Order: sequence, then structure tokens, then C-alpha cells
Amino acid sequence: MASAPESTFGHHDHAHCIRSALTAGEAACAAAGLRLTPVRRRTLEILLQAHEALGAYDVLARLDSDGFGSKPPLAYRALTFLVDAGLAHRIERLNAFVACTHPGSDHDPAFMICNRCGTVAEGKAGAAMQTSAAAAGFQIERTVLEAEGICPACRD
Amino acid sequence: MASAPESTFGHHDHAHCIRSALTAGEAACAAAGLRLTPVRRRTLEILLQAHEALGAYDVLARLDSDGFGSKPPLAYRALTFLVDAGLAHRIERLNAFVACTHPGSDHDPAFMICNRCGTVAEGKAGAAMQTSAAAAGFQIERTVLEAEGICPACRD
DNA sequence: AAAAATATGTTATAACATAACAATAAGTTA
DNA sequence: TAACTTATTGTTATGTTATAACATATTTTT
Repeated sequence: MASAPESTFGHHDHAHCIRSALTAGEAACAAAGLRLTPVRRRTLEILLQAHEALGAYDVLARLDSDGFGSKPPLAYRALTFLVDAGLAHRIERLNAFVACTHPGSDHDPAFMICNRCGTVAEGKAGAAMQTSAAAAGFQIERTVLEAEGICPACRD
Repeated sequence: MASAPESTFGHHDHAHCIRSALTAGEAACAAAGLRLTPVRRRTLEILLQAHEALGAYDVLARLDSDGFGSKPPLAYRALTFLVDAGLAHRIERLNAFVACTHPGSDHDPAFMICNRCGTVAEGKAGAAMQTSAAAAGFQIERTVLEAEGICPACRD
């Protein structure tokens, strides 16, 4: 149907997007034999609700107010789990984390970070580095592709 | 003159590459009316000599042993100056800095980071983000494109 | 139930970065 | 050149991000 396939700028049914991402996350963990424990699940929920990149200590503060604890490793462990499971991504530019908007599919994500409202949208990177890497004989293991700028909503 | 045009992996005349980059840096500053003061010049030299990404505190330690001082702002200021002047780049993935290998030319650099030896080579990004950004109506101000992997020398 | 593997709790500290203000040096204009 | 303005450097203090290391508890497997 008519939802945007590649980005999450603009209006969308956020409650629905959270529920379905959570369901997808549960399914992905079940399929991979990973345990989506309460802290991890709640961490994913926190990232999904925020819909912008959150620092580890922001996540930690929310976990703490939910009674999970207040020590940094709590948040870093949960976030690392989610990133490794492909349910969240780390935005290097911001030292922050976002929920993955289309988990499951194998991807090389590209992020668009709005400098005004802070929203982070996920797009597709395609083979961005291939040419340079091939020319240099470099074997790619992971790529980071991030753009900063102004999102459509903030231009108005 | 069979040298690689886009990357700096493999053998090259490093002493020459430092001298010429330094000369290019001086020229660029002169042209732009910027002052390449002693700390700034020495910081650029440090980055050029390292030929890998250095953390701000690594740079600071070297500046300190050269008698420039030991307080963090010293290094951050010099590094910020160089980045703003286009003579160095910040590698987000590593929280570290590298000298620019082809200053002057307007560029959208892409970096290849060897996970084994730490060498960072600079390539060209091209219009990597354009498709996603155009589809989303996102106006790009700056892009970060970094790939981790294994460099040709380390595969042997 | 015992053993093994995984996950969580806790302490402490490491690594990265900047705000804010004081002092100096360099360029600019009267 | 003196007075002014701007850019740079010095310094203190603190804020922010991240992990090592070890203890405890829970879950899974045998």
C-alpha cells in the first residue's frame, strides 16, 4: 500500500510502527535463537518510541525510571545486543542509537539526520563504497553512511 | 608514475608525501587568509607522519612532548582548525583524525579503515546519498562515508 | 540435579570532548 | 604610535561517552 518505503520522515502511524517493529523484533530473535529479555525488549521499545537517535545515557535514564537499574553497562549491553541482532543501529556521527526501521532484511543502511529536529531516517546505501574499495583492493567488512541536513518537515 | 590516484594503501614516498601536503596546507591557508600557527602546523605534521587516524589525546601527547602544552583544548582547537580548513578529516567511527590526502580540491571524502593495521585511506564518495536523499526530500549538508575492512597489504 | 552457558548486577575507571573565562599576540584604524 | 578590535592561546573545571573486570543469578543442556 501507500506507505513510504525508504524513509520515516513525515507523518505515519507511530503506534502501529512501534507495535509492528516490536513484533518483527520478537520474531527475528526467535528465529535466530536470541533471547529478547525484558531489558532488551524495553530498550527496543524506548528507541522505537523516540524515533530519533538516543544516547546510551538517555536510554539508561529511561530504563532506570522503569526500575531496571542505573548503571552504564545495563544500557550498553542492551544496545549492543540490539545492534548485533540487527534491531538497532549505532549512528556514529551522534554517538547514539536508533531502532532499525526494517529489521530482518539484510542491509547496508544509510542514515539521514535532521540537524533541526534530530529525526533520523533510514535509507538504502546501495553499493556506495564499491568503486573506491575495488580500486584500492580493499575488502569491505562494514560501512557507515550518514548524511546530515534538513528534513522535509523542517524546511517549511 | 604508476601511483594510485585515490588511495594511500601500499608503499609510497612518505617523506615526500608529508612535505608536499605541508606545502599544500601552507598554500591553502595563505590563499584563504588563515593562519597556520606553530601548533597548527605541528599538528598537521603529526597527522601526516602517523598516516593512520590519531585520537585527540594521542595528538595531544605528541604536542606536549614538543613543548606546546598538555591541556585537551590545545589539541581540539588545532584539530578543529585543520578540519575546518579542509586539511584534516574526522573519522567518526574511530573518534579520531587523519590528514587530508588531497587538500584543496572540494571533496566529499570516503574513508577505508583497515581493521588490522589501522591505516586509513581516503577515496572518493561520489554521490552516494543522492538517491535516498532525493527520494525522502532530504537536503544534504554533509556526509560521512566510512568503510571498515582489510587493506590489500594486510591480506598477505 | 549437576554442569555449562548466558545474562545481569556492581564497582571503578578509561577515553573523548567542551564550556567558560583570563591572558596574550596580531592585525587595523584613528 | 596609541587605541581598538579580533584572533589565538592558556587554564580550570567539568561534562559526556564507554568499557574492563569480577560477582551473582538465571536459563539451558546433559
